[in-house]
Amino acid sequence: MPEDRALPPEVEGGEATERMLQILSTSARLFATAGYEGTSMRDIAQACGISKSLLYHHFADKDEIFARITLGSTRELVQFVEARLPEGATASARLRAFMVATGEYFQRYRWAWIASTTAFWNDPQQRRHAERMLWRDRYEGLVRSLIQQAIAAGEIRPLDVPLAGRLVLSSLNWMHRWHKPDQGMPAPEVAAEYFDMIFSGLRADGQGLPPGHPEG
Amino acid sequence: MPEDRALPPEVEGGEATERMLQILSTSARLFATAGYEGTSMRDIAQACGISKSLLYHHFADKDEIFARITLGSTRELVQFVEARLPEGATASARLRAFMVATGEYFQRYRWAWIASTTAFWNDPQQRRHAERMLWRDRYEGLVRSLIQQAIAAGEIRPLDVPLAGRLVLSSLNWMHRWHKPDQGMPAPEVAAEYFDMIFSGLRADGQGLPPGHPEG
DNA sequence: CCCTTCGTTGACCAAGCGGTCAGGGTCCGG
DNA sequence: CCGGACCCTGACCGCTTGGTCAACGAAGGG
Repeated sequence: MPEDRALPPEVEGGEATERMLQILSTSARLFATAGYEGTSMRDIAQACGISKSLLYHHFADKDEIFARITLGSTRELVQFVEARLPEGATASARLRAFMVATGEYFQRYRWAWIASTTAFWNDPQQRRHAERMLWRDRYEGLVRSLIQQAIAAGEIRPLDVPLAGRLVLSSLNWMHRWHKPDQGMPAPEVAAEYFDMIFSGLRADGQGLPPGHPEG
Repeated sequence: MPEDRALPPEVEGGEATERMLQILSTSARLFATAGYEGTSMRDIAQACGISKSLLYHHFADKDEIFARITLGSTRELVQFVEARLPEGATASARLRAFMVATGEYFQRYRWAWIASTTAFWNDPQQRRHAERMLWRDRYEGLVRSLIQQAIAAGEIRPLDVPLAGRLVLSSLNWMHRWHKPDQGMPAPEVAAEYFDMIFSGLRADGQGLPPGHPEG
């Protein structure tokens, strides 16, 4: 399968054998398509072409596999996006870069992304997933701070910052429900279009769309 | 439980006894919180205070319960929203009404809504769910036609209509991941705020926000 | 009075689940 | 040649799953 290695480079603890990476990337695809409960350890083993016991040799249990994927993928997302924010640019240009980078990440690590965004948001205690929530919060905090900076700089009108942040994230998080990988507009372009729409608005009299189209 | 009767009035075929409604509304809550695979027939029976066998007396199998909820809820959504579009108004005012009505529907029939939007989008053959897809398409077609009308009327600038429609729907469909029923802004108000942001844009120089605030 | 209908139940089934375990290879350092 | 370390496997366990079935009790019409 071509897209089996659709996993971010780091997958937590650092050490990960080739076999473990294969298990993780295969599991990511299965979790993304059938959900956590809908994916059995037998499914994973069969898709990997190995015995079920081997899964338990490399991982403690089903939840550890899932947590490795979602935690690793969420942490990587934040670092991926943060590394792509142009430092000298305006706040709105950085917000645009935030959205485009998220689109790139979605395009590259599709299955892990879907598994992560599909995973339960409001978790039962589970210390394993608490760390993922922290990275999610940091990600959401980042988009809010960019909006706040843009307001302070007079680039964005004063408004409900958390709600505006949710609008931005909603557009990106919902992409996996309709976007096909090798069909239509590439995800980063979709993200850029979304930015233009959200930033400039749909309204006709809003004098065009100045901020995008440097095509970053 | 107070919110158990959180089901749209019609649930398909028309005839539905009180017990069937109880089963459907209870199942909707369980499906919404634990997912389809994560909800067992025993869970449903116990939550209803009845025996598992009785479920099979009223419904053929698990999938029929699920399909009744998601199909009924999706069909009701479309009819609910269509009934709330002001006929004489401008296209953008109708788009705003579309979003606010969706927020109202989400607020009223929370569990059925979540179960429906969480359900698989791209279905394996399953004729049972094909009808739901039709209503979903009609719903998405409605928002696209409103945007198209607004463009034709010069209220919205020319742009990628399907993408703009997806932006609108993304904001609404993602609400259930963060919105708490009795906490913060009511869902219809959130939808109205979203409309203002999307229609007028976040940009500071876009001369304020004329279209909302008749608070329809 | 009986007979049918209908809501209801507990016992039961095969299959699948997550997880365990004893052990078989294979390679490498001593 | 031995002994550990590491991958890897098939058989197995207790439990839960979706679904079936025979039967029971109350209601209601003839």
